[in-house]
Amino acid sequence: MQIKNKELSYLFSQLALYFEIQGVPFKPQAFLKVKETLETLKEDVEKIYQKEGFGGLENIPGVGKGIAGKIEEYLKTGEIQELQVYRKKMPVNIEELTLVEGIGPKMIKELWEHLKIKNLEEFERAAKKGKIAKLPLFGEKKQQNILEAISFLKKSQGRQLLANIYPIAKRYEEELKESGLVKQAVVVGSLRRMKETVKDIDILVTTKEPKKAMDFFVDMIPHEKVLSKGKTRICLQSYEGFDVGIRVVVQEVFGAASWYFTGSKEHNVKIEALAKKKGFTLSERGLYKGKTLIPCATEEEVYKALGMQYTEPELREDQGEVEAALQRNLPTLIPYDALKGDLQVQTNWTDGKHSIEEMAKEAKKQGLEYIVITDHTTDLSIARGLDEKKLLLHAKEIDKVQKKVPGIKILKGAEVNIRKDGALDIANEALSKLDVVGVSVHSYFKMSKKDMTERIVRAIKNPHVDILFHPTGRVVKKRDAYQVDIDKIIEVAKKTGTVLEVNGSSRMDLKDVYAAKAVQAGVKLVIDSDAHHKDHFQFLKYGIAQARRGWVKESDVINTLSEKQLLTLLK
DNA sequence: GCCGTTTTCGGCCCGACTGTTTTCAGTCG
Repeated sequence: MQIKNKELSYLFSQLALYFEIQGVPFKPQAFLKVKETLETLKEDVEKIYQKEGFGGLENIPGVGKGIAGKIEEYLKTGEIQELQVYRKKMPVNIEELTLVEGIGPKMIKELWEHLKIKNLEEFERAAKKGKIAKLPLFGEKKQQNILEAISFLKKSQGRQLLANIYPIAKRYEEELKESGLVKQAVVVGSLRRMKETVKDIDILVTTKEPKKAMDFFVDMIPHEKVLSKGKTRICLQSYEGFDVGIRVVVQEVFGAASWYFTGSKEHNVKIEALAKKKGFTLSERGLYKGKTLIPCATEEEVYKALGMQYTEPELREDQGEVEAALQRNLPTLIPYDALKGDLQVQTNWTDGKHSIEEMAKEAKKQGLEYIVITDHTTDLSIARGLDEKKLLLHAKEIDKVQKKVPGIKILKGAEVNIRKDGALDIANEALSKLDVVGVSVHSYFKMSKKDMTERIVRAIKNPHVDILFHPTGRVVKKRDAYQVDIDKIIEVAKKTGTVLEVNGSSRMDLKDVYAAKAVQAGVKLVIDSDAHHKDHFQFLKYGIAQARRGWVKESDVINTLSEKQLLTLLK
């Protein structure tokens, strides 16, 4: 892991914020750009500096003399003096405060100067006392919105997005297996259930050499400190700020233990009661009949012993899965390799990072058979959205790229903006020329439930519209869904043959329970990545996970079909 | 602060929404 890259990108994001607070133009963007570059940079900056010196640093895109100097300073001294000065002058947890929707640098400055507010807790306390409303830039309504935003934020505080932590956890799991020191290793907990946010990484292993395996584990994980240490369990606080633990059990109870630590608590309570009824006791210590241990090396054996179907981790939420498993009535969930295409992909024609060609090549490399390029449309001016004329050019470019990149079908689409009144920002004639039309809401989030529902209904009734993208507008850990009557949307989607999206990026929209509702009503889904970058195709996995948590089967999802079948199915 | 080039400095994604003002600043996408 490139710790220096990560730390530097954090320091530059802080510098950006301090400059923004002072109202310095353009410098913040420069720092933010470097922050992003460092986050995705494959090489270690320290190695670049050792090998190529100062000039090597300057060759990194977005790095000039100024920033190269700061990187050098950090590598030599472990800090950036300029940032230290700012931190001393204004010791405020800016990142935390900017997470509050509607709060930016200027307001954070006011909070510090008038009330010496340093963090979220002090902010909330002041807002509750009504002190915020009296400040310049603020008012009664703002204060109310702030309280709501903080309460939303607290709900997911301390939890990480699955996409941020899953690859790390899987790597640890792999490295443990490859070490030769453990027989089995599996990540358990909400991570295994693929919940959209997770708190920590918990790995369960069997081994003949517990001490060696645990020492290896401690060496492997870059950590701040050891939180607890016993003979069969160690918990570390990782460098990234979450807990990582390992737990050693014997082979005979591995099935029961991995079941137990995978949870959810609600699922476990129900299963334990069921086991008791059948004369067993089941816990992390194993499955027992009386005092006799019934060896279960796998979870399959545990479920089997209880006379029920094996239940996939994604289903273990006590949402009816126990009853269904007893009746051998569980659905066959959509497999993780079932998707043949990605139906939402942005490029540098609008707010994506890469060209159509680069995205197509990467999708092909990922094994996809087709992608739909869905750049934004005109109303989304921040993304330089396409109008009818540019859409034509866009289509021509796709034809051109198609010739250069054989072996993957590149379809023409758009993410069309739904206006306040439900009208679309692209004329029907232009829409009729596209292979796939998706629509979505990007403005006026705070409408009444009735108005928002009518708005979306009008949009999906348009005969050219195939997909409703991110139907509820939520962004995990960032923003709650807007007010909308999801049952009504599902009903109209069913009537009009509109497909609903399960978005695999941090939107995770539809969420699991709504995906379940849609499928029950006979509405088809699409699972896509909403890729804005080559690396984002991996988000498909998290979209599938969300769908699996919603009991979704392969036949419910249209991009499990071939391109030809897909196109005949769409409007 | 970086980039690109016109090698010395101008341009950098920018319009809409919200809540505050009472004509606009701050934030967001």
